[in-house]
Amino acid sequence: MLRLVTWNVNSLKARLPRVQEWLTENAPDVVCLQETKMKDEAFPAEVFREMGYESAHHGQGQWNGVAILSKVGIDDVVAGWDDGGPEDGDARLIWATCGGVRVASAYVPNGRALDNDHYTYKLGWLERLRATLERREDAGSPLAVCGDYNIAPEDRDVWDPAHFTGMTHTSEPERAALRALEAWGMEDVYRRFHDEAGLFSWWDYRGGDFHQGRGMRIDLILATPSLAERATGSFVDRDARKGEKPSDHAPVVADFDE
DNA sequence: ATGGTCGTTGCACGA
Repeated sequence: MLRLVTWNVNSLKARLPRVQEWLTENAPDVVCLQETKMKDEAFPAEVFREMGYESAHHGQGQWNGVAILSKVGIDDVVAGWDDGGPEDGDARLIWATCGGVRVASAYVPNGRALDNDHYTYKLGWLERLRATLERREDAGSPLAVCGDYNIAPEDRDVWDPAHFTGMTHTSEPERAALRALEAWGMEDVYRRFHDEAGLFSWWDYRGGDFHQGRGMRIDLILATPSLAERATGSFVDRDARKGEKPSDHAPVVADFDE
């Protein structure tokens, strides 16, 4: 069994005790982290090494930052885009091959508001991801792009669709960008196992949203068919959103046959 | 009640 996880930790410095505890309890093989919010020099690679994980980090400082941890090897690491295009000023993407699976940890831009330049950046970023996949010559091989997509794929993925009218995360262009990844061949692995509405991975810290059930499912494990068909289960660990100093995101887990 | 809370940094801003 290969257990793959994506988790936006909202500062690895602030979250390290919770991350260590969770890794010990859940024993994932490959972990994609987002929003580490630290420079590479500050990344606690030695802490993870002592827990049995090799790691690769692409950080920038106070914002963004993505990492991959692996117990099953970590090869051919690529930080950021490798399409020969302009550099992304933000550290939002890292690739590695772990246990025979090409894995990406992605932190898709938030977008902020529909009339904000950051929203244009978000849509461009997603199109660049699609083009990167399109260019791959090994589309038939196992590949997963895991991360905080900052998009709720469908209305059933938000607590109240009407609340988000005119806002980011549910707008049609964002959802179309996600569907374009699926049109290339990616599958939202979690939805292979759960059809219900009201299943979320993120809850705002404000207003008691977690306890009120006001969340969104924006953290996704997208997999190519050859990987998705090996999936045996997927879940969100809501318990990780409880307790002392939680991230505002819960980890999303997917298990695969070897 | 036109807000709320975190995390960063540094007394504001991003999510």
